[in-house]
Amino acid sequence: MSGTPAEALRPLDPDEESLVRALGRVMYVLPRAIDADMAGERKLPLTEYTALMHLSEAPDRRMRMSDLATACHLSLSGMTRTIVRLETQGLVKRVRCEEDARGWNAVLTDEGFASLEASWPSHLAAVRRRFLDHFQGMDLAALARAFERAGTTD
Amino acid sequence: MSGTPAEALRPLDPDEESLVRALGRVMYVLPRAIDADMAGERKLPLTEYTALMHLSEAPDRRMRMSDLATACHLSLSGMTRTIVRLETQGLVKRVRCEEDARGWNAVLTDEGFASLEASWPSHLAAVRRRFLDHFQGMDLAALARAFERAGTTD
DNA sequence: GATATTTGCTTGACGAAGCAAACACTGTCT
DNA sequence: AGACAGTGTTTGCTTCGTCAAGCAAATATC
Repeated sequence: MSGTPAEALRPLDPDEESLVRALGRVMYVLPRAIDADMAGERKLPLTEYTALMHLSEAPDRRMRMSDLATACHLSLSGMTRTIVRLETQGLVKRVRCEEDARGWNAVLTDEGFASLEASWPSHLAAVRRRFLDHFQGMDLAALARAFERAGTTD
Repeated sequence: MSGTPAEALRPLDPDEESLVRALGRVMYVLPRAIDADMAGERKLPLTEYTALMHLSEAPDRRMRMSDLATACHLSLSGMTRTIVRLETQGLVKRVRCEEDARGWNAVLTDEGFASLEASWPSHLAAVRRRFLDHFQGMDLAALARAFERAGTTD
């Protein structure tokens, strides 16, 4: 922290305090729980599922490594490692980028698409039961906007 | 997943979808951001900060390893390693449990308490700016209850 | 056109966390 | 007392992620 303005240091009131204490559940237990629920024959870890999901939605089912890394909230090296794992399973392949030969595109293979299709039901169920179901009746759109900004300082 | 009832498979409506997509920011970027903000001369990583915090609030500033692990959302082995790290810095010490010699208590040292006091301003500021500030005007108590249940299936 | 810098990605070294097996005591049953 | 099931914690190993350094192609500068 460079400057810590006085305002930032106002102590937490009770509701803020409860929220901050509960935050650990979302940051640490939720991802593990979702991941654990995605069991099955050929289990896709959450990180890999997310990568495949983004690829499946991209035009031509391909994305530049750096864009994919951003979408997956991973560092570039973390993304490389994930794609390597997926590549050895045949779920993704890498092809040089036409416009810029420094770049690579990760491309979803048919097999990758099939894995994704096989995984989404358990992923959807996990996300509903372990996350969404607990927010029933709340303003999800507003919540989404807040989540979207979490981690930033705007 | 053992059973995936049809209800759980209802596809996400747009608001649910936005929320789920934004969830990655809370699960992955928020913790790193908070951690990064807690810079300083003798920086405490978020995990270690959390452990010290729980100890400081416990009667006699001590807790059993397993209770501390639960409070910190860590596995038992993860907790052991965290305490070892803190112990080598002199911030915590381990003493055998009186009532049950199988058990150990992690005890906060004065130095540990001092470290915690030195760290909390930047921790508080980080939590406010990167998290709480984005939830202004929302029902924080309700949110806290929802967060508290995240990862569970009740 | 040759050299310097930047950009995109990969690799090496390493830390943090998990699981499962080992270990250390407790308490019970005979 | 002695074996043994049960509990609390640690250890060995693996996996995943980061950072820092490196390589190769692209872009800028002379």
